[in-house]
Amino acid sequence: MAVGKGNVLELAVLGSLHETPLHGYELRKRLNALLGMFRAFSYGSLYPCLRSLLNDGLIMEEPPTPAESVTALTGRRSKIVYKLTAEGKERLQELLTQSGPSAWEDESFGVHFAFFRHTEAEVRLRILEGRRSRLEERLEGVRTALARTRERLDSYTLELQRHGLESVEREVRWLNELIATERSGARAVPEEIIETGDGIGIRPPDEGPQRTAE
Amino acid sequence: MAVGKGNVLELAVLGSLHETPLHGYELRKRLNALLGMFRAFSYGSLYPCLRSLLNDGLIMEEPPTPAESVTALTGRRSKIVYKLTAEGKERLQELLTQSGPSAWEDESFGVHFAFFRHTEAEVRLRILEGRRSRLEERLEGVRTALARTRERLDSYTLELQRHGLESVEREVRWLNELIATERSGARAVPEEIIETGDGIGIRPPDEGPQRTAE
DNA sequence: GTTAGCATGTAAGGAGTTACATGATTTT
DNA sequence: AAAATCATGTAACTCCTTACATGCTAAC
Repeated sequence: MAVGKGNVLELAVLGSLHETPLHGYELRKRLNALLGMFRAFSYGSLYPCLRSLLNDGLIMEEPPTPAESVTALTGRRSKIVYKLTAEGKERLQELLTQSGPSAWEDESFGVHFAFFRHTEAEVRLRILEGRRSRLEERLEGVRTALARTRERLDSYTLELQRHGLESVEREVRWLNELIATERSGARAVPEEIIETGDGIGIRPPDEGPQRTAE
Repeated sequence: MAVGKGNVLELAVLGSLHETPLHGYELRKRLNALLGMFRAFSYGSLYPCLRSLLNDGLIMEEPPTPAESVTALTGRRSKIVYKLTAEGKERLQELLTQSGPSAWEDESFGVHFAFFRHTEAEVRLRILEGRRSRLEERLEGVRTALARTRERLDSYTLELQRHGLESVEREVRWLNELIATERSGARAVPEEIIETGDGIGIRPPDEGPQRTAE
């Protein structure tokens, strides 16, 4: 398997292609628009990833539209549009069902969250809670380590600590809101499974997180 | 050179050892207390780094104290305390003088900031401003990409965007405050160079950033 | 007609992690 | 005397980046 199981890119690509077929160049722009605040992918990782997904039969080339075919007669076509195969849709579902550390660590959480629309309510909740515990552990660790520190710190170090703590605390509060919304939503409307025939058969109980507090 | 130039760990290790000699295990705990909100290092990267710094003559083993020597008679000593060499101090200064992308990218900014106490005022300012532009570019890129997006996004994606934008905007505001403080501080007391004889001879004009606004 | 941006790809390598292996020291 | 945690180290591997190489296509 050329693409390892922990691969964030794989999920990002499959998730994006599930929405609509795309070629590599545009796919990258999409991903960097979607996740640009958290991470950015380069072509050097994207194209090899597409290739290995193709080899594994998870994606396939979409035949060019008539308009594109005209230029295609010259020889090699300049755009290669990929779409998910049935296997790819299965694989995507599999990835979206995972709710371990691979879903809530820094590098992966954003990507998993970005495709929450296609994720089961139960899994969403586990991921959100997992991420929250992860961050709380981090707060705990740094706080106790800091408490054990004898020497007084310089003001730059203090400022860095303060800013770091504040950022993480903010994310925890954000997660708390999301979790509350998830739970109330899940209680109000029990999950309903719709057979759409496209391999992603679960419709979330509501349109997603409606922000309850500001 | 076993440790590449872009190595964040090298700076983190040299910076920590400049404060006080340490052995690997404790060094890691220190670093993870100092930077735990941003990143964490594992032993698998720390020990090889120490080894290569040792090979390069940037650090050296500190002879054990009499108390430690007692147990050392049994054979191999269980703690290896490292301290900076003269070359190591030079190298640290060199690293602290760099103010390119390698200082203000996500992975490295925190580490550089953590040792701002030992960094020249001018370099501090360039790093803070570089980071700010970096984040502003990111905001710009995501915002325009989002503006070009035709389809309406689901609420999870929107929420992710909102949270991401807010976090980055917060960091920009934080940087603005720090930059303002740096500038006023630098204006008030022109930099004074103190010969301390330990290789780090520059004392910042004040104790660092005194938070001016909340 | 030439610059800028679109589009695809590869080779080499960097910066780390995980998992393992081992033994010393302290606590209970 | 068992368990925890302190302490050091290595091999294999992952995931991604940088730098390069190439050609197409639209705009000015």
